[in-house]
Amino acid sequence: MGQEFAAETVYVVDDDALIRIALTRLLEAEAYRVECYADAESFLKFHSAGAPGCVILDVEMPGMNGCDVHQALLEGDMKRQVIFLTGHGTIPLSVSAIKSGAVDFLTKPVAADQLLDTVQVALERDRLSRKDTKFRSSFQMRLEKLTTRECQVLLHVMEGKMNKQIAADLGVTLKTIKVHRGRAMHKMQANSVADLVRDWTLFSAG
Amino acid sequence: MGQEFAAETVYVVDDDALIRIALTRLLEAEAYRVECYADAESFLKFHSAGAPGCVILDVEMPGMNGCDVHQALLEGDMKRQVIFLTGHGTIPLSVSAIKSGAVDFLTKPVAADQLLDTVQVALERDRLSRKDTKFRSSFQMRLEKLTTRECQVLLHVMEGKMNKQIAADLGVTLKTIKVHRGRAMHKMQANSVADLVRDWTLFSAG
DNA sequence: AAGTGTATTGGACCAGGGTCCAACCCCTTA
DNA sequence: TAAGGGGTTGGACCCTGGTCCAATACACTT
Repeated sequence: MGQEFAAETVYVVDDDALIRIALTRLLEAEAYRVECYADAESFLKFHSAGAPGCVILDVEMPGMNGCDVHQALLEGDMKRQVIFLTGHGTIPLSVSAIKSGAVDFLTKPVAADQLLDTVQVALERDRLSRKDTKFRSSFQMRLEKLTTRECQVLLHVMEGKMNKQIAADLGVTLKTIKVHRGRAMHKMQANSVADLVRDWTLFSAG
Repeated sequence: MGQEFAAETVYVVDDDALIRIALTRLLEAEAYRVECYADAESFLKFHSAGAPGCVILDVEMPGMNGCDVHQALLEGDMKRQVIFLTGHGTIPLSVSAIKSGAVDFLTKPVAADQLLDTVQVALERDRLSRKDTKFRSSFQMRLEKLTTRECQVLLHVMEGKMNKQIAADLGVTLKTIKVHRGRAMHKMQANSVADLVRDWTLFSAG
């Protein structure tokens, strides 16, 4: 089996074969890997959700339309960056799409340059999103290894409290806090309070 | 002079007097404070940019149009939340507006409920934005009080380095670092490394 | 030339943090 | 009942951090 080395794929979902062919030519000329689907259902079913890339989505299609697909993608684990392409869109539809996180909402006929620019933006957002997801799940996994007590202690550490204060708040002795704190920091793979607070803050804020 | 106690104001900018009257009635019935302007220029000139609230902006107006106003507002210090209201908008226009941070892009005629909901969202976003701006400028002011050396030291503290390492990196003695670090923490009004890292991270990430 | 602010260094002292040792209690599971 | 894990405690030791004291050197301004 051929192995694709993190090649970024542009998925094209459109019921119009001419559009699929035109987009494929345009995108492959730019050295993108292209994968076409003629309807929403088979795209959702067969495309590899975890692969890096983005999707160009027609709005008007028989069966599921583009907006339905977007909603379905949003409910999944991996965020798939979406570019809408439509012949008969409306303003409320486009506004709703962008508010839901679509990269752009383009109207046919679309200029080649504009489409390619948008694809670049989408792929860049996909990279950032992937990085963020990776950090987030990594942090979550470390967090879940903590016992209740260790988590309580770290929450106090996050607030800048001293071991003495934490001990008083939790009603245990100083030595106990030191042990929990040490074990918790180790589990979180944090070499310093700064590391812990930075990661925790980014995790909570994002 | 009457003092308005942080009353939230809904600014209405539309060249159609009938629309201004209708919106004023609708919004005042919900106990909002309303301020009307017949053209973009006088709105930008005379409305109090720092006051809490949001603006309902007509797109098609003689002189500056609504999108121009949005751009002008974005370049100012205070972010003013914008709701677009248009009779003849286009999809690219609406997409560009939302991508630039507009709360919504509504089309005339608009349902009263929808408008009021949108105003609520805009005011909530205004509150959050104000809170963020306040935090950000406060942090910036504290940051600017630091000397070059103190800032260098804090950057190393942010990375979780020990005083010993910082001293080696900067080519000075341990004692010197301790002095700078203490003074810098005091200037930043940070009672602990946790406070410092949390604020600094939020400042950088936002 | 005097004054101010910044950067630097020294010593000394105390408080706090981290980690090694070992031990006990309680609860759940095998 | 026995084993294991989590929570707890104690002591000892060393490193680190924070702050008090005081002092020197340099650059810029008045």
